[in-house]
Amino acid sequence: MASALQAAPARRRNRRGEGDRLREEIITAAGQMIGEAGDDSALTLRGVARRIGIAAPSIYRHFTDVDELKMAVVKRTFTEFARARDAASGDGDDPAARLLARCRAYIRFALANPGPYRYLFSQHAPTGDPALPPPGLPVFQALAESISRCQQAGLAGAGDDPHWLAAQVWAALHGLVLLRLNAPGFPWPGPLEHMADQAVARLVGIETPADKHPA
Amino acid sequence: MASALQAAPARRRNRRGEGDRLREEIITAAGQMIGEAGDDSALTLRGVARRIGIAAPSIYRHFTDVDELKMAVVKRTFTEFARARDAASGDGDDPAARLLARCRAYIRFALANPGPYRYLFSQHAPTGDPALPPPGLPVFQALAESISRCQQAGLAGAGDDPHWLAAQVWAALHGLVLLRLNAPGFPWPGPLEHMADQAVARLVGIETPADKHPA
DNA sequence: TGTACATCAGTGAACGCGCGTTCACTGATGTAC
DNA sequence: TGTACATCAGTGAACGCGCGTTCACTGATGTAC
Repeated sequence: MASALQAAPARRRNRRGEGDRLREEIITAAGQMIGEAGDDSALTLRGVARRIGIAAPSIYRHFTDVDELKMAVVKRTFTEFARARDAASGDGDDPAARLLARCRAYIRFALANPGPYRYLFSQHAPTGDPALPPPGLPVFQALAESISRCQQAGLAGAGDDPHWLAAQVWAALHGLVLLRLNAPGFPWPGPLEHMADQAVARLVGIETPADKHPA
Repeated sequence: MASALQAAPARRRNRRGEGDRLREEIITAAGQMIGEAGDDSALTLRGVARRIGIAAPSIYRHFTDVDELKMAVVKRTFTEFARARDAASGDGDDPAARLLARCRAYIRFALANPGPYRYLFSQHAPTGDPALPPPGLPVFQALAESISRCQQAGLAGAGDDPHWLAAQVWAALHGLVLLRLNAPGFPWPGPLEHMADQAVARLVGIETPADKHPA
């Protein structure tokens, strides 16, 4: 609170034609605030302005209102999230290993960015046009494809619809991560990564060493 | 919004010694508001007062501040939630059927009370004393016992710690429910109840007819 | 090369709003005598 | 049975606050001539 008051004082106005730099700064600051609070309840235009050392009305040059700013944050976070998952998917030959790597990357991103993650899939994240594809679709599609490749390689039960399984896996990961984030003091019986590995393996029907946990 | 303005006008003050009635009314109204909004962002003392037709300062006779009111709402909702689950657990002989019934009751409550449910396990639900047992403990314990009975009856794999499995099942149910609530427009590949049945069966290692889904 | 000017980036003051909370109070109701 | 009084349940007006947003503005910077 007090720290928010001593905002960056030394600001030099951007040159002509470079006004979009401030736009990026605003999105970054808003993302940080959502990240620190865990949701958008603490995100205010005045707070964002304070943090980056500008006057509050300056934001209106770049966003028509506070919701447009929130949407920009969500869009950027989804992009970063997708990049993190794709990077971790790797390029090995074993489809099952790649699926597990994807799932671990999902969890790692969520734990490393709890505020943004929570916000992405909350009821508050502005979706823009409701006719557009929902924001979780990339997560879902990539999972389904990864699962499908496991089935084709004979590493997973072939009797199930990959989309059905993708929804199961997504829900399990989401639930595991959210419960951990929201109830860190709970006596969880094991490490999150380990439980996630097991959940994915059992839901999809992969047999892995990770399916056994230390008694 | 407009409807909140025409709050109940005909109120007769409670008799001496019956002041606690207003307390219950306040909790009920606050619960409704959390339920309608899906979280506590719309819960204000003035809004509660408006809704039940009293003056805002009257609330201070019953709660020291807004957080104490939120805690009262959470406490009551948890009580109702536990009652709904226990009632649905039934008294059949088949431990696997009872486990599934419990899980279905969990999901039914969440879908029927999306606002309160979301709030119960959100990061915002006030926990009171952090040294107290966390609020999700009853859910967890009851699940673990139900799973343990399945194992004893030979209906589930006996190699796993029941608490470990309880955490898996809880997370899966939580994830399934939350994704549905927060992304109702998503093209889910199947009905929620069906997916939940399958997830529980696979995670715990029960074989049921529900584990097959219509291709 | 100089200079007038349009444009761009950002500001400071002010608005009305709903909020949590405080304060001194009102008036009905039960009870002691 | 009556009555004074303490208590209880609830009120109305006011406070200071931070918010989103508006408005008219300032002053630097690039550009046309």
